Amino acid sequence: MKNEQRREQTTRLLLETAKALLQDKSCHAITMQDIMEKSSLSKGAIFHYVKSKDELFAWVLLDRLEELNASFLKEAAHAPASFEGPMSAIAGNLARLEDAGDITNKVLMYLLGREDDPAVAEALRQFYDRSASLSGEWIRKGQEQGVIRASIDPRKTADLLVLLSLGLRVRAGFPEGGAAAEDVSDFIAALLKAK
Amino acid sequence: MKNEQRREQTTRLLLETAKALLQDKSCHAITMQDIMEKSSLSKGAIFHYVKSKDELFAWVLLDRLEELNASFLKEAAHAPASFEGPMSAIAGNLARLEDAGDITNKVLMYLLGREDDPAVAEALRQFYDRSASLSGEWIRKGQEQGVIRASIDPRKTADLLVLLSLGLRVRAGFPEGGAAAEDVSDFIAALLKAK
Amino acid sequence: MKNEQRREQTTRLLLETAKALLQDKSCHAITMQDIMEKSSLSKGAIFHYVKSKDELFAWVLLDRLEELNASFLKEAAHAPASFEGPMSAIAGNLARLEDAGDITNKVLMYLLGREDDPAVAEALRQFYDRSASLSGEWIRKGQEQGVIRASIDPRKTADLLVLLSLGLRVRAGFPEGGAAAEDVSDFIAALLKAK
Amino acid sequence: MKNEQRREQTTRLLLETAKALLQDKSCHAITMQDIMEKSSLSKGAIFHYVKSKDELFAWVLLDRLEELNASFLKEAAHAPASFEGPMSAIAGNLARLEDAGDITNKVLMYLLGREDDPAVAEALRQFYDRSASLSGEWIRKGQEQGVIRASIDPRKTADLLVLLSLGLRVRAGFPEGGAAAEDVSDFIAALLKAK
DNA sequence: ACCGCCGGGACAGCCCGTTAGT
DNA sequence: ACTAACGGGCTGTCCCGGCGGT
Repeated sequence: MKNEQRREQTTRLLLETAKALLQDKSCHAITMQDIMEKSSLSKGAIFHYVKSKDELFAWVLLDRLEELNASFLKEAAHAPASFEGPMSAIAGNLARLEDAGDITNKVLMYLLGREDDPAVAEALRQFYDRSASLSGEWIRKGQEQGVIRASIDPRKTADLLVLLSLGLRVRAGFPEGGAAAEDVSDFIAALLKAK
Repeated sequence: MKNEQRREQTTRLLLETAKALLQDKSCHAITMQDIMEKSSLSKGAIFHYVKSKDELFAWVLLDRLEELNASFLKEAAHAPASFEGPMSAIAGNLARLEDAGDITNKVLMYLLGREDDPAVAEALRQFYDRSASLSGEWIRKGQEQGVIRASIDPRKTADLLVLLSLGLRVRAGFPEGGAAAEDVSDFIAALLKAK
Repeated sequence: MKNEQRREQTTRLLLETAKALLQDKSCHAITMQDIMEKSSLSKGAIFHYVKSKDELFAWVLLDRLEELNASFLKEAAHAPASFEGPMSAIAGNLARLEDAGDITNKVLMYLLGREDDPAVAEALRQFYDRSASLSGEWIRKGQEQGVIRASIDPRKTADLLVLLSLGLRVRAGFPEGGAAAEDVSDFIAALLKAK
Repeated sequence: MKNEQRREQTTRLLLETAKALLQDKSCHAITMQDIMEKSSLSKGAIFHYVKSKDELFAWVLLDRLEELNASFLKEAAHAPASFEGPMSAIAGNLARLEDAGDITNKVLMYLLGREDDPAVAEALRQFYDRSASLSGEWIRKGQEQGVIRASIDPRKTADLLVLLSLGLRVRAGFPEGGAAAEDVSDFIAALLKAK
């Protein structure tokens, strides 16, 4: 019992340390040394939990995804049955996607260059799948409430949405990237709006 | 005079070496050692031309972009004034974007995680701008020929296209990523088609 | 009572695991991880029985020595009173000494580089003493039967024999080591043969 | 010119550092850190010259062999044509073989456990070959001078001598190993002595 | 008594980039 | 223009100690 607690606690500590460090450093700039110091854990201890630094970052990615999922579920629970409900949620998320400083983006960009590591590839796959199913969920809900056009295929449109969000995330990293997300947001609205 | 030639030649050699290595290795897996051996250049010589390994990869990215540009111009030159002309070109390109093995994708993914390096950031900016202006060009041409709806804003739509292509490139890296590019291609066709 | 059995059993398991691993890996290449996996024992469990990895290897060495001893005793028991009896036994053993893959050799070479560890030193001492007394036994037996020259000093000659066998073991490890063991075997025969 | 000098100098420095450290530490106890500190060279610099720590030790082994070779040649040059000349040289060497503290022995024992590394294997092979040809040389010289029995095969006997010396070296490492080398020395004398 | 998991820290070697030299 | 010496940061592996549970 005690062991399990300890494990959970250390795991948490590691995750939080990584997140904290990501606030003011890029993935590459973060070294094991940093993690060791910030977490007061030894290298051996850290590698006991995680197979590589990349895996730790993968943890962060997946953790953020769960957070996103949770926030969606909460919003969905007491969202009014108006188009603006989901739409504003989408808009809010898109805005967040544009934030280059957002650690999810940082980590995602970092991991994209590391797909050769199977563990990373697996994490990315999960990330994609989860995002897609989340979008699909969203759309289906909108259709049930009649605020999203019934004629569109939820599956395909979800893919499209994820594609766009990936694009936005990537572009966010670019120094002075293109038009604002609002245009995209408008475009999506036009695409989805019932009637 | 001779020197300039030699410079040009070595530069070329370096670029081709990098491309060749990228055919069967990921960016991270490629080491200076590899480059040195393949090019028969010493470390000093390489760093005489390039400030860092990343800069070499940035060269590759930009070089590929020029290739793409050239191929577009050529196609555009003797494309018949039908919608299928540009559209099939787009489709072809999209298909290529989906190829995870494509070295442009490899390099892009790698560099995305390295935006903190200013040189990399600059290269990425150029890549984005060039892609966007290319897409804009395309659309405007289509509108002139009357095969693309005149009512859309070329600028905004180009941004959207680039966004989608970025998304596709990213997704290409994912092990078992979503729907095929054809759906996206269809979607774009629907978006652009005149009448 | 049950405990003793279990202890014995686990001890055995550990020993056999080490031997098995030694069949296709060098001592250095064998890691605790390997031992853990192969034996399905946890690290703690292993270190409960053995103070270090080296000690485990020392076990193997001593175990092999006992096997050798046993086989000698058995052969000696019903060997005919001819010179060829002991001599062919010697020849057989020498041949075995030359087998670089023989795990006794592997382990011995490994431990030789680890003499600074007292436990290792002790094991090596035991190995040497046992070998020497074994050889002495052999010679004395031969002298009793009149097949080995009586004039030689059993003690000194035993030392010489062990020296030679050590040399053979060492040389076995060398990629393309010198003459065959037969010459040595002949030489020993000439040295020992009565009359 | 300057570079070659530097290379030579650093190489030398590395070798001497290793030897010095070997005076009071075992091979395993010597760490890269030690070498770095003692030589005031950085890790990178060291690995520029040597592929691994083991290779450095291999250098030491081969260097000692050359020293031995040189001392043999010198002795041989103005040795009187008496049996005692070569024999006392042999005796001297055998005594040295018995010195467990002798760094050649230390290194040899260490490397024996590392034969899986090809570079080490190569060094050991060289060591063996050189020793054998040296012994052969010795014997042939003795035969020419008529102080060593002409009937023995120089090649085979050299092998035997090397075998014995290897045995002695190994036994030297053992805490309280067998009889003194003198017996062996006597034995060899009896074996070789003309008439 | 036996076993297992958390944790520690030393270590080797890799790798990029810089600088002195040709 | 090109070479080779050199610097040193960094990762991940590995052996092992020690506490907690069974």
